[in-house]
Amino acid sequence: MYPSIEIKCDAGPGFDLVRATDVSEEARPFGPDTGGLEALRFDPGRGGSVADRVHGVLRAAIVEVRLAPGTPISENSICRQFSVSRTPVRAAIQRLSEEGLVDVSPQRGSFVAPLRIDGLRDSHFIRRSLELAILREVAGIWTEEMSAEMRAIIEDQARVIEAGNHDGFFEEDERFHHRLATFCGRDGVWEAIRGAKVTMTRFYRYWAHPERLAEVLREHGAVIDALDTGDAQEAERALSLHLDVVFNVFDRMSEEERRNLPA
Amino acid sequence: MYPSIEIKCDAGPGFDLVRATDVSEEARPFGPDTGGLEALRFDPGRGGSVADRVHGVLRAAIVEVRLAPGTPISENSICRQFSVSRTPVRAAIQRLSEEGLVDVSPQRGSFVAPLRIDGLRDSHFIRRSLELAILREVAGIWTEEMSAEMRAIIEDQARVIEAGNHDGFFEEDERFHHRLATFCGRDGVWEAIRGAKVTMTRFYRYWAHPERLAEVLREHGAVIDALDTGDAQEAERALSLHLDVVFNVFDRMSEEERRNLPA
DNA sequence: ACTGGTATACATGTATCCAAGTATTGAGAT
DNA sequence: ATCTCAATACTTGGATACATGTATACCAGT
Repeated sequence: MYPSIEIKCDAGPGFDLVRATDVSEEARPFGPDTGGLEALRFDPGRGGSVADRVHGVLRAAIVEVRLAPGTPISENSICRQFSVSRTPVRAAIQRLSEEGLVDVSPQRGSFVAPLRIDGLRDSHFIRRSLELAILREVAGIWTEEMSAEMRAIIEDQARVIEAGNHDGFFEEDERFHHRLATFCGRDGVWEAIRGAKVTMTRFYRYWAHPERLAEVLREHGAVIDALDTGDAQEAERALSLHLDVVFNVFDRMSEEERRNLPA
Repeated sequence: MYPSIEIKCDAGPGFDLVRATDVSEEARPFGPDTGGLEALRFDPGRGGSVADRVHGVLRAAIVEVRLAPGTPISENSICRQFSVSRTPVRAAIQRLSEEGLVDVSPQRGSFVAPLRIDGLRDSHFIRRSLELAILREVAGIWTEEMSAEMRAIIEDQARVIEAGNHDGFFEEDERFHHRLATFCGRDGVWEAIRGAKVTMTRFYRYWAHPERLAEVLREHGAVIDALDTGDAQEAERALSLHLDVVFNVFDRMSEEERRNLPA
C-alpha cells in the first residue's frame, strides 16, 4: 500500500513550473513577491460573474501546475493582482477548497493543495470504477458512428502530440473519456469523474514523461479496437490497464525525484 | 428511460413536511412568511465557524426534507432568522449550491433544489458503481470481526425501526454502507458516495413507505450472509439488488402521487 | 548563547453598504 | 375588459471596514 506522503514540487521532468517562493524556508508566506501569482492574467469584463472568472483562472493555473503545490494563495494578493474586491475572490477560493485544490486554514493562510498519494488512490479508484461501469454500458450500444468519432479524437490527439502541444494533449485526452460517458447519456456521472480526475491530472501533468504521451494514444486505440470487435471484456481490460498506468508513473520516478518526497 | 421531470412535493406518504408557501401559486417568493424557515433553529456560539453551522443546519433540513423542494431560500430571511450577517449565510448557500441541494439564480432568488429523476439516475449509477467496487475489495479481506460488527449495526437498525425512530433508521443505514468502505480503507471514496447519495436520500426520505424499512434490514442481512459464506458474486448481487430498489420506489408511486409530477 | 514574553504584520471570518437585475403591482390608455 | 408601462419591492453580486486569531521578529532577562 502507498504511504501517506506529500510531494513537494521543485521541477517536473517535462514541464517548467512557477516556483512557490521556497515555501519550506521562507518565513513570511506573502512577501512583496506573490510566488507565481503575478504571472496569472485576469481579463476584466468577460462573460460570467467575477467570482466565476477568478475561479476559472485559479483552477486552470492549479490543475495545469503553473502554480506549484504549496504555493500560498492570499485573498488580498489575488484581489490586488486582479483588481477586484475580496468578496468574489473569497467565493472562488471557497469553491477551490471544496474541489480539493486549495487548503485553507483560518487566520493562517490558504495554499495550493499538495499532491498527496492518498488522494491519488481515491481519485484512481473512483475514476476507475465509474469509467469501467460506463464502458460496460457503451459496449452494449456500440455503433460504427461511435467508433468513427472516437478514432477521430485519437487522430486529433496524435496531431497535437506531433505539434508538441502539451495542453492540447490533455484537452484531447479529456475529450476521449468524456465522449464515452456522453454516448450512454451519463453526463452527470462524467462530472463526478471530472471532479475525481483533477487530482490525477495534476499529478500527471507534473510527472508524466514525454514518451508517455504516445503510449496513451496506443492504449486509447486498444480500447476502441476491442469495442469494434465486440469484446467487452477485452475493452474493460484495456481501459483498466490504461487508467492503472498513472500509478506506474509513480513507480518510474527516479531516485532523485523520490528523494524530494518528505517522509 | 426515465423522463426529465421535477417532483413538486406536497406531502410524503410517511412523513410530514413543512410546506413551501405555495410555491407554484404565490407570486411573491418571500412574504412575511418565510415558508418553513422559521422552524429552523440555530444555536449561536457553538463550535465551528458561523458559515459552517449555517450550512449544517440548512443541509440537514434539506436532506431530511423538512424544507420542501422548491422552497425559497433568501439570504436575508436566513440571516434575520439566525441573527447573523449575510456573509456567512452566503458562503453556506454557495456550498449547498455546489452540493446540488440549492439552486441559485442571480437577482431572482435561491430555492431548495427539486427532486429530479435525472439526478436520481446519476446518483444511483455513481453510488452503485462505487459501492460494488468497494464490496469486491471487502470480500477479499472479509473477517469474522467485520461480520460481527456489521451484524451489530443491523441489530441497531432493527432497534431504531422498532422504536419508530425514522431519523435513526437513516443514520444506521449510513453507518452500514460507510463501514464497508472503511474496512478497505476507502474513506475518500466514501465521501464521494456520500455526495452522490444525498440525492437518493432526499428522494427516499420523501417517498419511502414504512414497510420498506424492514425490507432494507433483510437486504443488508443478505449481503453479510453472502460475505460470510465467501460468495463474493452473491454479495454483489445482493447489494446491487438492495441499491436498485430505490428505483422501484418510483414505480410504486400511486396514481395520485404521480399526478403531482409536472410534465 | 539561550529562553520567554511581547509587538507587529499578516491571514481569514464577519458585518454592512452599495450596485444592478428581476418580478410583481397598479395605474392609465386603448 | 385588456394591454402597456412605470414604480416598487424584492433578490443576489460586489466592495469595503472591522474583528479575531496566528506566526514571525524582536528584545529583555537569565
